[in-house]
Amino acid sequence: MELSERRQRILAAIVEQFIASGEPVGSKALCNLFEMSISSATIRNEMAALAELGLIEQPHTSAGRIPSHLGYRYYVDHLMNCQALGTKQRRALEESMSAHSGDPEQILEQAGELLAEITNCAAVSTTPTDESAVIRKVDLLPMGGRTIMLVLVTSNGVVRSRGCRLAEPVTPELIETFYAITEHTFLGQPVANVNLVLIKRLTPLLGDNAPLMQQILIALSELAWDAAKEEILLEGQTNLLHHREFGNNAYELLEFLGRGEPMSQLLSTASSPLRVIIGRETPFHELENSSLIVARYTISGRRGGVLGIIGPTRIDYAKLIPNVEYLTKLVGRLLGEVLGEEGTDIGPGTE
Amino acid sequence: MELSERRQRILAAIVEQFIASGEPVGSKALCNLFEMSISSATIRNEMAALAELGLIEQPHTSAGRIPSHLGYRYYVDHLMNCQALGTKQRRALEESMSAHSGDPEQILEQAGELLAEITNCAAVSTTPTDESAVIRKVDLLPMGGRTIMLVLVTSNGVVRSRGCRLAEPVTPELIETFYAITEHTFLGQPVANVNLVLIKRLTPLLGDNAPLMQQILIALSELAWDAAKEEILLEGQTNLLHHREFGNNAYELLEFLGRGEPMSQLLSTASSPLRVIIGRETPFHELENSSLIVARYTISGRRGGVLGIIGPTRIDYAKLIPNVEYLTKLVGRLLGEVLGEEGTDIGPGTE
DNA sequence: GTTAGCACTCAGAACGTTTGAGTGCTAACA
DNA sequence: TGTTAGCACTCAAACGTTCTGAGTGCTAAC
Repeated sequence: MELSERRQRILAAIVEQFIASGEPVGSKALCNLFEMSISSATIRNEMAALAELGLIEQPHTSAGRIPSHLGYRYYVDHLMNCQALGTKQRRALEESMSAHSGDPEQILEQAGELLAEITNCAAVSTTPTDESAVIRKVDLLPMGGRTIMLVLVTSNGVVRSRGCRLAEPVTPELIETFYAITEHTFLGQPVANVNLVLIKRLTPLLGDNAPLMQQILIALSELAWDAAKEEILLEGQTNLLHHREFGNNAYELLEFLGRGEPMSQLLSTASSPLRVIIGRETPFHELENSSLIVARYTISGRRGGVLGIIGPTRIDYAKLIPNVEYLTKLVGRLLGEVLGEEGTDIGPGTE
Repeated sequence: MELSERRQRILAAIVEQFIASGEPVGSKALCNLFEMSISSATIRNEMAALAELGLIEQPHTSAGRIPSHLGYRYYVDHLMNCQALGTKQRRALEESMSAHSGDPEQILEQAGELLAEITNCAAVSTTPTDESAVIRKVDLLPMGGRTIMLVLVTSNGVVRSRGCRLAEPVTPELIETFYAITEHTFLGQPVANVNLVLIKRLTPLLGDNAPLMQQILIALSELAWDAAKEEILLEGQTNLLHHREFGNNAYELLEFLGRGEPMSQLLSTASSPLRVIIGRETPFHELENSSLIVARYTISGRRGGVLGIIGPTRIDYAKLIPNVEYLTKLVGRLLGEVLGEEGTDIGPGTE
């Protein structure tokens, strides 16, 4: 869609005014903004044209105009003046993230909280899901009686555990056998490979304790599945209640976010470094009035997860995009520091 | 406070009617309820007396009455007809909890979700904090380069991990020394004991690698602190948006719940098996219009955490209390199964 | 292509009226 | 002394009316 220079200026002004004030923007207000270089009548003509193109809308006859989803899209793609963060702001973000616990999920949580606070939106992030992640460690801890605890650690820093009540008491031999199997079957194995098929194949090797051992291995495979699964972290959902555009429908949105799977689906499509999704561009009607700004972080050059924000369509894209962008890079760096730099040892990443 | 039989019946009727309808209850409505055994004028007289005692209130002159916090309290303490769950309902709860992952936190999460769904309130729970919990296992995993990962497992099923970038590359000797120290100093030690004081005392024993080892041990102590710390899990917060009494102040409440510490403080006082906290009975003005029903679960006779719900003061106490009560017992039992029954081996719990 | 002017529209505020549920009080009654 | 019918009173909420002003679209002149 080609727009004349003047129409672009008018559209940009409408979007920016509306983002700043939340009120529909009238021709007179724009006229003042352009310092009388054109009259309000001319602007009205141009606005009629923009409305024709579907870039702006009128809530009702006697109101000003507001950007449509298409209008926002055009603004984000062509008009927005999006400047990189200043050193001061970058420092501030680094500062806020410097005191982290070292736990990958906690780092993501912290970044989400920070992002939510800065943007006054909800923050969303996903744990790293890297198909090349392998099992680093498996522990079996007898907890007394017939219960054990399994702990699984992956090479990308995911730790999962579960207790498990067995049919019979645990014996030292059982544990020994388990560690033997683990040693030459599971360690170094891609997490996603530890599934029931693999377990089944081991059955002939289990000997005396087969049924009991099988129970444990099934539990382990469930644990591996859990570890491979992407997890969605949400922070600052309550911020969304501030935005009057959600009004009393905030429940629907929050409930949608809490559901997880659709979000997961949506975020998985964010392959490019940064993605802006506006309103109806998603198939989910719950997000009709929302925008997402999400970016994918990489850990030592390898695919990580995503980090971003969800807010009303009326958010300050130009200001928030650089924040999401930088914080995502920062998170990737921190996770790299915490999880080691195997990626660089192995060679350049696949992407 | 002594109330005549009749006043008790009237108060109970007001509370129950109001809980059911959400509308102030008038004398005429009550009159119908009592099937004309007394007239509305008499009821008005009695209501005036109850209002005098502070048990009911009038939103405005020409409205019916609603229970005050004191009124709810009196109802919960003396009038409520709270029946234990039927076998069918108990089965349903057991059913819903039967497919659990075995991870203590996930079990609590699941119970919270269930409770939130049943009650249409927010559910809150805390991880078990048992001072007698000891360290069961510590793992140090080199992650390549100068980074390591520490994993800590406690006897009450809490698992915490963190990555850590060291000043120098890790050597096999370092790891060996670490495990030696762990073996005779940390394992079996109460989690709360692993603090900087203990670390300091170890310094002379560290030999060559003292500075590096110290860095690791400090990280470990932070991890232990994290593991000992009670964690608050919230589920179904969005349910609170359904209750019109919160209206547009839901934000304040949700924000308060998200803050954590005050809740932690409040819940820690719930020592008795079941506690009902109504409106202004807490010091927190954010909870002014909310009620809590919380119960403490025990794991194999030992102190666990709490599980309960948060809703408006206008909730169906008689119906929800048995649910919270039973689900709490169920969670305690499940955690006992998953974490082993050491408690019974050691002897009867301290409480 | 631009602009001034003007009639028109319509949401939202302001104001008054009506309605009805519910009360408190009083006086009569059991 | 406790209970009841009757009645005047109150007041939130619903409804209707009017007013206001921001903003528009259209037209005719520049």
